[in-house]
Amino acid sequence: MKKEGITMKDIAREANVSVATVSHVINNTKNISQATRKKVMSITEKYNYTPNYSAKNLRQQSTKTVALVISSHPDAFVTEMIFAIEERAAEMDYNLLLVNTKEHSEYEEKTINLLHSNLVDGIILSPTSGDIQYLQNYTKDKFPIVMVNRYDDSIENIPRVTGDNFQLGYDATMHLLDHGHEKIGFIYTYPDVSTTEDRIKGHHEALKQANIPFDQELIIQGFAHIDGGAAATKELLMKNNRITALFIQNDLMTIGALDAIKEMNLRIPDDIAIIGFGEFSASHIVDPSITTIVLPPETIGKTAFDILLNKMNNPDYMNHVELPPFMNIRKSCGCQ
Amino acid sequence: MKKEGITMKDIAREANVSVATVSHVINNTKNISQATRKKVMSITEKYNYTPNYSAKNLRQQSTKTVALVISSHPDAFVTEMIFAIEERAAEMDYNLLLVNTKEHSEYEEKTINLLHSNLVDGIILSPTSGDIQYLQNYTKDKFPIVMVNRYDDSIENIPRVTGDNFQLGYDATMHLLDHGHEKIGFIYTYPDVSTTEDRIKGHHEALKQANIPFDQELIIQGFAHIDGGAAATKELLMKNNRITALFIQNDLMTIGALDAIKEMNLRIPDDIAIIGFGEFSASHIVDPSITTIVLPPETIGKTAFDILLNKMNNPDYMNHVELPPFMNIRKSCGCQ
DNA sequence: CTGAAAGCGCTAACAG
DNA sequence: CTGTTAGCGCTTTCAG
Repeated sequence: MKKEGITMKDIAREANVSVATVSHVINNTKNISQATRKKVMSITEKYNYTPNYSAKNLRQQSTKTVALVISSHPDAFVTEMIFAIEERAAEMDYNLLLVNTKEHSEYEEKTINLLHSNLVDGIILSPTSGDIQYLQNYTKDKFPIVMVNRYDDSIENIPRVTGDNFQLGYDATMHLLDHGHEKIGFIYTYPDVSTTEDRIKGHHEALKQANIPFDQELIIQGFAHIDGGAAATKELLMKNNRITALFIQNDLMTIGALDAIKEMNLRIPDDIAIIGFGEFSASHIVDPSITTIVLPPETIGKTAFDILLNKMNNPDYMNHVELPPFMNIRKSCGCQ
Repeated sequence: MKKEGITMKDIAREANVSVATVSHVINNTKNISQATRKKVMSITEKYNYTPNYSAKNLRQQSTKTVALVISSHPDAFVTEMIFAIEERAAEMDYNLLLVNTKEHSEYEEKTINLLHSNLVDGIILSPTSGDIQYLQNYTKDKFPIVMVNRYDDSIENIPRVTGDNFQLGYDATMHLLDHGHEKIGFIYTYPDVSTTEDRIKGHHEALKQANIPFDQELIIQGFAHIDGGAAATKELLMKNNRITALFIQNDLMTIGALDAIKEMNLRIPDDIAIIGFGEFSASHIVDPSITTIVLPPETIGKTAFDILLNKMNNPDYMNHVELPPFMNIRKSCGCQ
């Protein structure tokens, strides 16, 4: 579809000045006499002129927009992060393009490739679990990319902001251990992503310090949705009826777990204790209320944008920030 | 920041052909001999060429991107809708720009104005409660806008997709009436938006049919967040201790209401029955489970995009679609 | 089948 | 203080 917008040329003609002058008054980029300034302004207002951004972007080799590429249907944590990024971008006068790759790494690559080259000035990426070596193509061009939440150490020159997921896995496990639980089920979302792996490492470390051998049977995938969480919980509890606690890596799976536990007529925390990752709005009103270990999605989001901004201004900018986890202790873990 | 991308000119030079030819092979827009096509392709691949979209967009007067402008921090319903729109846009090869106006109507106007004129080809708008007469500027230019969720009848030539909120208000109220409730508290998010107003009209109609006078005291604002819902609930129940049921217009406020009710030591549904608008993932696991009346966010989102697509192709396209509500009957309303 | 050239709307260096 | 001009990278008509 063609858009018949009014252009600087039109305004220049009507005001009897050159387009250069029009450009200068609109962008406040040079001293222009009050008289002509007024004349031009009144005409732009009369026609409700807005600049053609394609032209402007082409000329300036920049679009003032960044893309946020997330990898999965967002849970509460990711949703908060998205809107924090949107807010920060708006504050800084950037537009935000939103893309969901739904864990398809080929689509992710295609997307990044599309976004690259003057569609956006930079990308905030929460990568899929697939191979992301292709990113080297962009980093060697110094195209500004920052990773958020998940990361991949093998890609160089990409700053990132994540949670300290090792510590998170450690803390949550320790908390359960402190309550005397020795057989702890661990339900993760997807394998081969840093969030999962680091939490597992922290989990191991805590077990090791408590001299409890790690049992591969106790760890299972839940696919980040309610049904997956329910299924994983059932499978875990059927196969290993001595499990006394569950550490669950996302809010939707936690809800699924609660379903399954109710269905199995088990009591929380007496029969089975629970710690979930990620706050969700109902954590405190379900009975018993759910103890969660969280990371600050707003801080992560805003920081990611700020880092990207730095990276866009200085292609060699590097920074890895890792935010500490925090526990909301409620009742599902056996604390009062 | 300057991006030193490779351009068609570079490729043309290296392949000893004209840029026109390069353009034609890349876009498959004319018959080109196998030989030159291969030559060109190999060079584009070698350099991982991607077109400069600013230039392309400028030339074609279109950007293949649309904007989604929402008005408030998203609850579960809006989040689902957003991702449905994103999905549909991706399917149709459009990019999606996301903007949150946070109920500031001046910012909304500024945003629409910015988006207009070659930043995006069209807009899906969930307007704030403020005056949106300014939209006339764009509709008379035939700039493609569709309203989603909320609408304003006074703006012409804007298609929309919404829920049938009159019916929703009617059905929920009727359901409560059927359970013998006569004093029903109504907690809304924001006034002066169609969703609120239509639901109130449906609520009135149901009361009228049951010969129950409408009491202005029973209706109160909850601001679409948890704390607001809790405060509204307390105020309502303090002032009108004969209220026996609550009809709450968003999931976060419902959670706040549950907080307040627990704090007041009231039992659901015996002391106070509840119907909430909008499904949230924990509706079924809180105790008692929450009866909700819902609208289909995915359908609304996808339909909005499809309508926008039609509108972009044909500026005179008009269509108002109104999706029916649906009840998830659980226990908080007194049904078994 | 291929190329030359114009032009989308804007910015910015330079000249006057 | 204002205007001329070149050119960003691409598409598309027209000619060859």
